[in-house]
Amino acid sequence: MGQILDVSLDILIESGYEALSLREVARRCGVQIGAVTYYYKGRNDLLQDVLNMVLAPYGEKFGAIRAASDLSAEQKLERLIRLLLEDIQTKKTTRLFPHLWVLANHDPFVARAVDRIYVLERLTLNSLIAEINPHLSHQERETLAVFISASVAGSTMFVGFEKPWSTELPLYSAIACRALVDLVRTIKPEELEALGWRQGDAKPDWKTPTLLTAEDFQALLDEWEASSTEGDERP
Amino acid sequence: MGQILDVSLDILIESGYEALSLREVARRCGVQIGAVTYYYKGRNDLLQDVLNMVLAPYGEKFGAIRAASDLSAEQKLERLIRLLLEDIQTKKTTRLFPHLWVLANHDPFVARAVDRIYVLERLTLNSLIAEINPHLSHQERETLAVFISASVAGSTMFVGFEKPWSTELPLYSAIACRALVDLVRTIKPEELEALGWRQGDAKPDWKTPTLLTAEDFQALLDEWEASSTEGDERP
Amino acid sequence: MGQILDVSLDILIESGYEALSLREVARRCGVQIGAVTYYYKGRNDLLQDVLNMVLAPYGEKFGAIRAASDLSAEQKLERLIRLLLEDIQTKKTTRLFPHLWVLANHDPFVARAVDRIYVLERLTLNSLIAEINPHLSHQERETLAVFISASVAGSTMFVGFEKPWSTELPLYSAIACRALVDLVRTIKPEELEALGWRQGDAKPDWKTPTLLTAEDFQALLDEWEASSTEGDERP
Amino acid sequence: MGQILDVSLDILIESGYEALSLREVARRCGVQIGAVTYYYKGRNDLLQDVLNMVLAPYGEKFGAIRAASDLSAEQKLERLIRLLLEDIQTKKTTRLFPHLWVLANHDPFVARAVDRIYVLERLTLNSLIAEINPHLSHQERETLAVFISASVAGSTMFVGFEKPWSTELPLYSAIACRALVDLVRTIKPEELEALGWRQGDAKPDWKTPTLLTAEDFQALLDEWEASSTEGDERP
DNA sequence: AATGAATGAGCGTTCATTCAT
DNA sequence: TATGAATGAACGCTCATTCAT
Repeated sequence: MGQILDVSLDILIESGYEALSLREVARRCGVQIGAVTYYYKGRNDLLQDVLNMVLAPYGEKFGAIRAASDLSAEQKLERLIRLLLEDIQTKKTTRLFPHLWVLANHDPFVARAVDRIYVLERLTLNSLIAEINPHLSHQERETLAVFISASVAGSTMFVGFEKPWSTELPLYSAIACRALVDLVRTIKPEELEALGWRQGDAKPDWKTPTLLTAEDFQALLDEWEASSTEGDERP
Repeated sequence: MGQILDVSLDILIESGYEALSLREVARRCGVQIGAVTYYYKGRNDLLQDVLNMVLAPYGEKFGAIRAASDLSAEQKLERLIRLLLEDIQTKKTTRLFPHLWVLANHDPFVARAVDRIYVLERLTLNSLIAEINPHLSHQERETLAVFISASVAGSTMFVGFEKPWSTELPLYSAIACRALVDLVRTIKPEELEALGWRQGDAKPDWKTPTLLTAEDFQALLDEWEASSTEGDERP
Repeated sequence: MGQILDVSLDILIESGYEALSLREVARRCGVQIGAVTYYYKGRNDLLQDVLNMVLAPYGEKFGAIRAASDLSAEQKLERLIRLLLEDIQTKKTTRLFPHLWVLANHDPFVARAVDRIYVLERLTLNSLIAEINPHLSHQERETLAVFISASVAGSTMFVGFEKPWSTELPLYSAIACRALVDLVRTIKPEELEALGWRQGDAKPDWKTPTLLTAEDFQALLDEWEASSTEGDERP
Repeated sequence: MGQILDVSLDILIESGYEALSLREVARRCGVQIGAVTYYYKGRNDLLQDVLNMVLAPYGEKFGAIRAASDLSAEQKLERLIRLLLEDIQTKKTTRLFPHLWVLANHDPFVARAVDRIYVLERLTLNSLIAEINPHLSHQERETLAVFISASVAGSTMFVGFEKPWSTELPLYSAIACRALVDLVRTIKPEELEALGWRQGDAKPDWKTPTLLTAEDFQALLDEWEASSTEGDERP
């Protein structure tokens, strides 16, 4: 039953991963434990399905941003940042993602599932960055994207749901946008050198670091480009 | 025994909070479980002491930065950011902090202990920001500090220990410094308005959001100012 | 389905009786568990059918030996012993029969099913013994037959499939034949007395010990004699 | 507690290995399950200790036979056979050993523990055989010993506790002794050739087949020889 | 200060069994 | 004939906790 996943997610959000047990799920669903194991043979199976359910929408969100063709790249970037910051204020995101970061440290499946989402996020950011600041190398764009991702993700603990700074979101996101959009727009490769980055390392054969297998990564990239082109064809 | 705390920390780092049990600690210490319960009546007691042990050094680190009087405020800021980014690359920090963020969602003690550290971090940042950009209001400086904290914290999941981007730290921290130091230096109150922040909210009676009690917060602040002045008096 | 029995037998052989569950059978058959319970309401039902399937051929084997009319009784006996020793070297027999001996200790159905086979084996042995050594009483012949049966059965644990002594089968069966055929040929009732057996106990009304009911035993005996006579009549 | 082992053995004997569960042991001991797991961390640990407890006495029994210096080798052999046949009539042996044979098929620990006993049994038999019939090669003596072991072990299913033939033990053991002692006394290497055993295979470098590691086997052998010599020194 | 013993609960997992479809 | 769903019990195991010594 779909109820199982909903209940499981609720447990994760409200009480954390430690509290997610097949028995607790059964209890809350009002069924016997056998009914839960019938659908999910173990706690891990359950977690994987919950994860898939919870992470799936993010891919679509990023696609929507990309498709918003009435906006400039800069506007899209700002919009994406604001959208992400709003998302981390939801209870679900505030509670769930830190869990995923922890689990990713010990469970390769979770690590890859989470990485997959961040790869998609960076693909989106990357395309915007390339448009805004065409002088940057692939490596520089990717690393900028990681920094943006990290800044947003890290905000979870400070402006997330019921966090002390959550009421300061307006000012906070103004600052974040100012910092990040400005960064993308104004940064020049030469500056990075001056700040301790050695130019020679920006090799053309540089590969995007990821936990995904080369095949999975390529598949994700292909899929993304396919839907991206599809969006570009409209005008 | 001090060994108990060391072992507990090791378990936390290597195997996660789920694996932290009194039995496991006893096992690794080579003592009976009764010996552990003698010192810590429960897992929570144990965690609190581990936390104290692990978070204590951070306060001192921030003090050291502040005391480095041969540097300009800007240099100090950059140095602090680089120092923090290096710290998140240690196994201990990469593994531990996400756990703390999770636990903070469900355990008020952890929440406050962690908040305490971030308050100290922001006090340090705040004093540097005030020096670099004196036009900012208290509220704006604090929120900037939160953004810097968040950016660094969020980096854990991407450039932390054994994370895919960890080898890209040089470029990454160059970008982070460029973004954050520049932000602090160049941001003007008017921009925040233009970016959607309503001027009227920067009230003079604005209070720093924190999970600490007013007393604890004030104590922390007093203590910090005392040691801060002490540092200033030297030259 | 016949597949169910084959799969069940395979589980018994490969993983033992403990591993034989309706679910495991269903799993390996690629059907739902309901499909298995439709045919066999429980593990015991299943076991009984498997037993029948597996024990049936033995009756026929014994018949074949009996019918080999070109051999002397002594040769037949040796041949039977060698045949049985070869059989215990098969994986099926090595793995299955010890299980049956165990189950026979707790399950009367298994006990009788197994006993039925050994009764047939002894009937065969008995007829050969009577021919080789006509001076023996019925009781003595039967007990000799049991000893032969036991010697062969006991060999399972030593020269059975993948047992340490399995490669020594040639020497081993030479010894077994030498011991058992010689025993049958040369033993004299008087010796048994001298060795501690009291003459008086060889009563004419002595009944073959068996787990079978009197009717079942008589039916088996009748059936055997029918086919035996049938075989004798041919020449 | 020792009670745990006694109760476990009782369960094994009365209800079989399947019925041996930590919970059942706890139930019969009148304690909580935690008390059982305190002493034995798992079902397997428990089984191993039970095995050790149950198999230990056999080594001593064989030593006693060897030490009975008032008997001739032939008498000792007969006495050993009778002793073993009496042992298989006990409930413990009748019920337990078939279990061990089964478990040995799937559990290497059990396989070795059981093999250890049979190695000791064969060492004892071997020394008697060597004395009775000095013309036999090492390999022939060993294989004879295996045959004797197998004959006795196989008797379990027929003359064991509550088995149909158990009341026939007097005649049965008379036959067994006649067969086995005579075999040992009268067999000649040439016969084995005639019966299909190729002389050339009795190589001087032939190694006793066993599941034990070479070290364990050697240790067992050394220990046995030490205690054997000790017995010989008396006269 | 630490041990050894035991309690009692919870967990994941597996299973036989039932039953409507 | 067979499936799909669910029950309810048992099992091995791990654990926090307690307590007398």
